[in-house]
Amino acid sequence: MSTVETERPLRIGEVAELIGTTTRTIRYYEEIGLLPGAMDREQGKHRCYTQADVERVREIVRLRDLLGLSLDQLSRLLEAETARAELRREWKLAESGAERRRILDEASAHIATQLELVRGRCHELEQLESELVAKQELVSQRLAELDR
Amino acid sequence: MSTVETERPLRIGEVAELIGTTTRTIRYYEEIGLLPGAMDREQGKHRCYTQADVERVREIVRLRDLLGLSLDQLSRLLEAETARAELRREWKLAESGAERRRILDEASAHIATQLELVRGRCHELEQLESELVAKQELVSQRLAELDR
DNA sequence: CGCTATCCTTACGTTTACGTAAGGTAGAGC
DNA sequence: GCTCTACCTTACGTAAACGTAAGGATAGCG
Repeated sequence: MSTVETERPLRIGEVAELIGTTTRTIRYYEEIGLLPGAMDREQGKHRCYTQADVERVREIVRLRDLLGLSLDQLSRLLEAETARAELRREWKLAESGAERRRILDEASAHIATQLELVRGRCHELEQLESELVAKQELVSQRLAELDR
Repeated sequence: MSTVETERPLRIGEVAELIGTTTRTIRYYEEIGLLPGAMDREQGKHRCYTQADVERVREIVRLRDLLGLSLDQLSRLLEAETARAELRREWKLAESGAERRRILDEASAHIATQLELVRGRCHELEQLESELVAKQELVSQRLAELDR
């Protein structure tokens, strides 16, 4: 689906442009283990990325901006996801139902962790929002009183 | 209301303890203008804080943790609020209704700015949440399929 | 095969948001 | 008045998250 370009490998500059970040940032994330080391790239050769890789980076940047985590914490949060990406390939090879169940259970747990974090943040923000609304109403009320 | 202690002035260490931060942080925030310079303190004398000051710091820390802003951006966001705190004192002296209206209008605009920011963040997080829920459901579905 | 743009690695530089240490002072209690 | 603790200022240190510059290799194109 999507484009006609059936998965043309992207270079790091294109990825950076697409996401709205810099090549340095992407290399840095690879350096600290946030991004898998483009697997089996030989020393000196160009990194190349798939569309899935781009999504991965996009997701990282998003989480970085939305949650207040350090890249280190983020790294730990996504560790499971990194493993999950690898499990995706195991998935098709997994013959036993038990294996498949385990993989799904892990994925589920991982998503649950993220959800908990996101919901916590969300509630805090909603709390803040309602407080601001209350303030706003108070001011409006004062303004109304001036008009009487 | 609240405590019997009718507004005992607090020292910086107590404030830090109350809020769960450090004295260094508080001094730093004062240094960069996030906190008003405890007004008219003479060189070398101890800083002392009112309950209102504590709330101010608490609010700053909260915004710092919740929104993804630099202290510099935060400073600009709260500039209006800093002015507003001063206007509170002007408030009781403001005789003309026009003056009062202006003050209230400014307060309202400032709160609106904050609200916009908070709501934006909130929506982004809700978006992320719903995406995670969708993922979660997909996994659950797969698990259910295994049971058939 | 050569050209050029983009990429590679290495490594030092920079900003933000504090931590920490040194040497001296204020102020509450006795 | 003295003491002891928490505070003061000054200033250097630091971890995180990249920025930036140098010197050289790669890969797509003609």
